[in-house]
Amino acid sequence: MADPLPQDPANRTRRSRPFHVADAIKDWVVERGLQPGDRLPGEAELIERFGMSKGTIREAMRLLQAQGLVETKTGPGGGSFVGEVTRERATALLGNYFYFRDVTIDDIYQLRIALEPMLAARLAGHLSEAQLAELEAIMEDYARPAADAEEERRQHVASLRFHARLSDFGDNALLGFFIGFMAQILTDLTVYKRLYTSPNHDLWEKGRRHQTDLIAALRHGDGARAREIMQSHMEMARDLMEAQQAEVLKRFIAE
Amino acid sequence: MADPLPQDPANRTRRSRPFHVADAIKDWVVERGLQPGDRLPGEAELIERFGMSKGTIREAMRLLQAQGLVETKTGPGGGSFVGEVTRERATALLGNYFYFRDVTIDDIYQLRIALEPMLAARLAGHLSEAQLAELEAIMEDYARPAADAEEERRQHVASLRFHARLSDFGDNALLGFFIGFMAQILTDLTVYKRLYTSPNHDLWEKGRRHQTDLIAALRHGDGARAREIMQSHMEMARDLMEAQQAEVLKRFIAE
DNA sequence: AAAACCGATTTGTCATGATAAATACAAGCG
DNA sequence: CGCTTGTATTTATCATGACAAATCGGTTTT
Repeated sequence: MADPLPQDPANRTRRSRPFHVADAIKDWVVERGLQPGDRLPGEAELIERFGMSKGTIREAMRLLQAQGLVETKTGPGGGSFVGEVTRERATALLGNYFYFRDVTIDDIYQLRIALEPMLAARLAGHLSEAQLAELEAIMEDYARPAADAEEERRQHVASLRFHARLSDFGDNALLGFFIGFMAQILTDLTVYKRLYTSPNHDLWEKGRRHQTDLIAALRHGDGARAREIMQSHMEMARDLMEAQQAEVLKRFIAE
Repeated sequence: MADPLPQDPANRTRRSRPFHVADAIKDWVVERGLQPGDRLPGEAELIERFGMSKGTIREAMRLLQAQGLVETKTGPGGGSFVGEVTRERATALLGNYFYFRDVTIDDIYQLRIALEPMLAARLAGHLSEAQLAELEAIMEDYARPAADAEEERRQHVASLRFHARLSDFGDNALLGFFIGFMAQILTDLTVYKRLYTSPNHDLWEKGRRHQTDLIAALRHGDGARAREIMQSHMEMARDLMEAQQAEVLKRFIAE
């Protein structure tokens, strides 16, 4: 009676049971080297293995689901499975962190200016023709100058997809994620305080030429030139955002 | 009785109820501009407001807890509260994403070499004497050369804390997080395949002089010099890690 | 042979109640 | 008077069990 749940003497049993179970399952996945798609024990089995109630086990699974580490399916052949954390989910979860913090457009561009040229230089000469074609296909979405502010916004999102896609092509997962994350913020959480009724034709043309030149440099394996072009492109983008008085919204990124 | 909860006809009720509730609470936080520490409705009230059972509501809260968006406390005055997502939690959640992906030491240093010198340059002349003193205090942990491999490892972790702390001092939250995240990976998930019985005395001295010189440059507001030093420091660190054949482990980052 | 149906299986939801933890506040003690 | 110590109360936490929804495989019907 004195000891309800001794377990470990020096243990911080502070964290509640669902957290404890979630950690145990995480460890289990690491130990056995489970891969995405692999089966996890079913609800009933976990209840027995941990000697806890259904509710507790289910709450533990929800904790893991929120992190994207497990997925569950109903029906025969259903159950819990190891889930690969998607880029989208990781982006949303990291976005939560910045929700209460102030991230400015300037903060983002400081990083983009440092990272994107580096990526471009590294990618030069290492892209397949299919990948280059995909980039060119994205550019079709803004092949014509925007007619109004709404279309300009749409084109801007498309051009961000250009950068997000480019970031996927590299072999540096860390760099790719960081760049993609910033593109996502700019796509989802940015609002322009000053909208021009007539979009800037010069800047559209200049930005587009940057990207065509960039693709050419990437195709010919000219890393130095790719870096140079991307640098100019980023600086121009920053100036444009500044002119439009773009701001980062306080919202959560949807998955 | 016939209609338990029609809600929206064209609604994607695919996602289960706890997810739905979690999203609703997120929206609620955004709409009302709630800040960390602010009260959320208690369990009982949520049960009534959403017309759902206790278990469903609790699972929803677990989803939010896993993201670090809410905290719950028992007792009088307890309940659910908006929680600030801590850097530690965001780091752990993002770490999950990279669990199944290959991140190499080289990937990390490519980024560190690009970002840390930039941070150093920006920080020059903008640090308080207290902040500079804190950095100097951290350096005390490796004021003497390591006697064995174990102590060298400990010193390495301490020197990473130097960089993590430095990243907090900037006003760019994005940059600060990225740098801190990489420091965390190097601290928690790195193992050295080749350990020298006698630690390299020259490198220890060189690294230490880098940091003292860096602090001097920061104090005197010499941004160009700070960048230069940090660049050398990072390149040296990369070479050292390479010589030790450091590798990133497949583990989850503990909170 | 295609479509509709059925039944087994597994998670998802609901309802209720007992238990444990944390706090506020008052009473007791030095 | 200040400090500790109970104790009541509020709240989340844990447990149990029944029922609903989804899904898959095989079977029957058309």
